[in-house]
Amino acid sequence: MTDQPTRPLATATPPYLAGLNPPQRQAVETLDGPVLVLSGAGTGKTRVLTTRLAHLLLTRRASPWQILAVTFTNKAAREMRERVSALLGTATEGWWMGTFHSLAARILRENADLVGLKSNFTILDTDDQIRLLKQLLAADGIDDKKWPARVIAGVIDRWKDRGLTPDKLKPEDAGDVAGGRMVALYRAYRERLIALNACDFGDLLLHNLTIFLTDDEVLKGYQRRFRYILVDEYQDTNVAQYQWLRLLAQAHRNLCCVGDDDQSIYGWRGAEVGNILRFEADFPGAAVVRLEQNYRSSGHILGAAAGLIAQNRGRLGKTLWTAADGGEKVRVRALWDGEEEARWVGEEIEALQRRGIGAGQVAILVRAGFQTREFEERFITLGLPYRVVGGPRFYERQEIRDALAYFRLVVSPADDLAFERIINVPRRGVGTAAMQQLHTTARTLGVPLAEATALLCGTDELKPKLRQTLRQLMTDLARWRDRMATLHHTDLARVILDESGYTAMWQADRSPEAPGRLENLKELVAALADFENLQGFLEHVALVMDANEQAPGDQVTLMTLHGAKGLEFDVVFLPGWEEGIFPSQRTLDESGIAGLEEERRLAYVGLTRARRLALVSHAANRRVYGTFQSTLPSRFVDEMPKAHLEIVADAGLFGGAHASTAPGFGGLYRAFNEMGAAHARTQQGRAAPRPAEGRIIEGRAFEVVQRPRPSAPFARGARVFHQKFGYGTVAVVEDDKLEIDFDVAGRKKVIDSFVKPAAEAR
DNA sequence: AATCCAACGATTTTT
DNA sequence: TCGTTGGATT
Repeated sequence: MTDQPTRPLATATPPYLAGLNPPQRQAVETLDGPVLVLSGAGTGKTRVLTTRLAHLLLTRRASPWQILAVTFTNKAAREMRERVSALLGTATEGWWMGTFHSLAARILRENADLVGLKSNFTILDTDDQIRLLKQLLAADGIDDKKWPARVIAGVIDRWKDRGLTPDKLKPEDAGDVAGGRMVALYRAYRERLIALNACDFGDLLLHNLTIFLTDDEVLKGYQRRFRYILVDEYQDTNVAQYQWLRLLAQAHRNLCCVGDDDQSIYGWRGAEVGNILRFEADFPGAAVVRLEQNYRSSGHILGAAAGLIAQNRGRLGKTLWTAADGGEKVRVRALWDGEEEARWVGEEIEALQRRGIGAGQVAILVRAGFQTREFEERFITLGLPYRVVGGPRFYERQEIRDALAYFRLVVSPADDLAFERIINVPRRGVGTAAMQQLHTTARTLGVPLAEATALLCGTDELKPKLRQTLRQLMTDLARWRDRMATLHHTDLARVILDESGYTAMWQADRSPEAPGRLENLKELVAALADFENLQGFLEHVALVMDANEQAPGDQVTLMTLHGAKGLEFDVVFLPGWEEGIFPSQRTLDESGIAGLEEERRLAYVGLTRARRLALVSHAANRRVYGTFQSTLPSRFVDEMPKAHLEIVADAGLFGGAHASTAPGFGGLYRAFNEMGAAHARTQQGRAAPRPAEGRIIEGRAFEVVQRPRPSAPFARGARVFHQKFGYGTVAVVEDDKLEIDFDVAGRKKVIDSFVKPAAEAR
C-alpha cells in the first residue's frame, strides 16, 4: 500500500470515488490487466464492483456493451444492475450483466448451429434432466434402484462442472457407476439433448467452451467485444467457468475477479477454491488488492471469526479489522437438548425485542434445512413471527412447471419432455400402456410425440375414448398455436390454462394447497406481461425466474448458513454447533480435511453475518432421525479465541462456578467432550434423559442447577410415555426411579428421565 | 387409475 | 421421526 504513488490532484476526485477507502479505490481504479480483489466479509465488495463498472464507463474506457459483468445468482445480477443504474442515473440497457448461465445462454443462442442446436433451444431444469436420464437408464437396462437417476445426474453434473465432455473421458473414469457404462450413458444423454434441441444448465457453459475452442473467429469476436470482464464471487467458480473466463479474457487480460477464499462454501457442487488461490499464477502480473476493513461487525465478532478461520490451511490470508469498538462478545451457550435450545432462542429473541431489536433484525442460521423445525414449533407456540427462507422456488413448483410445459408445447410442438409432462395432466386416461404406444409410434416414424399422437388419432389403433380425448387435445394445441399471432400472450396463457382444463383441475381440488397453486398460476400469468411474447418468456424463465420472495417484514429469519451468504443481520443465532452436525459428519467422511475446512468457512460465514451480536449454541442431546444421541460441542467452539467469547453457563449443563473457576473454557470443553464421548457410548439409541431438578448427570460438571420443572413431574398414577416401552401409568415413585405399568410391556423400573408425560409425547 | 401401506433414507444449492 | 416413494392391491 505504501508503494502506491500519490495521485496527482490535477483533476478533482469524482464524487463517486470520494467515499472509498484506499484499497477500495485501488480496486476500482486498477482498470488494466488482471486484478484480484480479495474482499473479506463486510468490506464493501458490492460497492467496489458497482463503482468500478461506473468508473469504466465514466472514464470512457468502455461502453456498456463492451463490459462483461458476471455473477452467480440472478439476485446478485439484479442488485448490481440496480446499483449501477442508481450510480449512473441511467438504465443499464445494453450491458452484458448477468449470471454465468444467462450470459452463456445468450452466447449460445447466437452460435447454436455450431454445436448442432437451434437458437430456440430449451433449457432443462433438474427435473427434466432426471426424467430424461430415467428413460435412458431404462433403455439401457440399468437398474435404477442400484443407480438412481439423481446419482447419475450428479456424476454428469460434476463432469460438466469440470469442463469434461464425453470424448475427454475414458470408460473407466467412472469406476463401476452404472455397471461401467457411465461414460456411454453420458454420451447418449448429450446426444439425446441435442436431438431434443435442449440444454441442461451445465451444457450452456460446455457448449460455449466447445464453440470457443473449435471456432477461433467466434472466440476472437467475443474477445474483441468484451474489453473488460468483471466477476463476482470468484471463489465459487468451477473449472468450466474458469476456462470460459480465461478464454474470453486471454487476449486483453482485463479481467477483474472479486471474491473471498474464506467464503468458499460450494466445493460440493463443483466450485474450485483453487481458482482463486491460483489466480496470480494463472495471470502473471496480476494486481492483488485486499479489502480488509470491515464495516459490518463489531470487534468481538470479527475477532472470533478471524480466530476460527485462521485454523484453515491453504488460504490467501486476510486480516479483517474494524474501526468500530468491540461491542458484545460472541455468546456461547450449552443446552440440554434441541427443545431447550429452541426455548432459549425464543426467550433471547423476546429479550432482544424488549431492548428494541425487532424480529426483522434477527436471523437463525442452521447447517441443514430440517433444523429449522424445532424453532418453528417453538415460535408458533410463542406467537413469534418468523419466515423460513429456502424451500421450493417458484419455478420449481408443480403447477408452474405444468403450466410452463403447456406453453412450451404450444411454442415448440416437438418438445417431447413437455408433452410427457402434461399429456395426462389433467387426467385424460393416458396410462403407461397408451404412453408406450405413443412412444413406439414416435420412434418408428422418427417424429416427435405430439406428431405421432396426431397421426395415431387418424387411425383406429387407439381405443375410441382415448382417441377422442387426444384428438381434442391436439386440436386445442393447434388452435392455441394459431392464436399466438393474434391474441396477447398473457390472454393466450390464460386461455391455454382454462381450455386445457388445468385451472379447473385445481379448482376442483379440495386439498389445502390448491388455492395457493391457483394463486401461483395467476402470478405466473401476471409475470408474462413483462415479456414480449410467450417465446421470449420461455427463453428466460428457466434461468432468471426467481422465487417470489416475500418482503422481510418484522419476522425472524430462519435459513441455512449457505443461504445466508451475502446477507447481514443485527443479531445472528448459530444453533446446533455440535460434532457430527456442524461440522457435518457426512462432509467429514466424504471430503476429509478439505471438507472440514469448508465447514469451517461456513462457520466463518455464519459469524460474519452478525452486525452486533452472535449467539452460538450447542445441545448435549440431539434427536437425529428419531433417536436421541449424545452430542459433543463442535470443535469450532473451541477454535474461537476465548477473549471474544462470553460463555453463558448459568442454566443448564454447566454450574456457574465451574465455568468461572475453570482454568480455561477450552479445557472445560475438552473435559466435556471426553465425558460426552463416554456418555454417547451409553446413550446410543435411547431416549434423552430430561434434566430434572438438581440431578447429577455423569459427574459434577453436569450438575443441573436451574430450570426446575414447575412441579414434580411424575406422581403416582401419572400417564407417561417411554421411548421404548410406550404408554404406561406410574405405579411407584422413588427419587428419580419409577416403577411403571406399561400398557403393553408390563411393569418396569425406569429412571424418570427416560419418560415423558403422556401429553407431551405426541 | 386410485389408494394404501411398507420400506427407505435423510446435507448444504444455483442455474 | 417423518416425508417420500414405489409396489401391491382394489
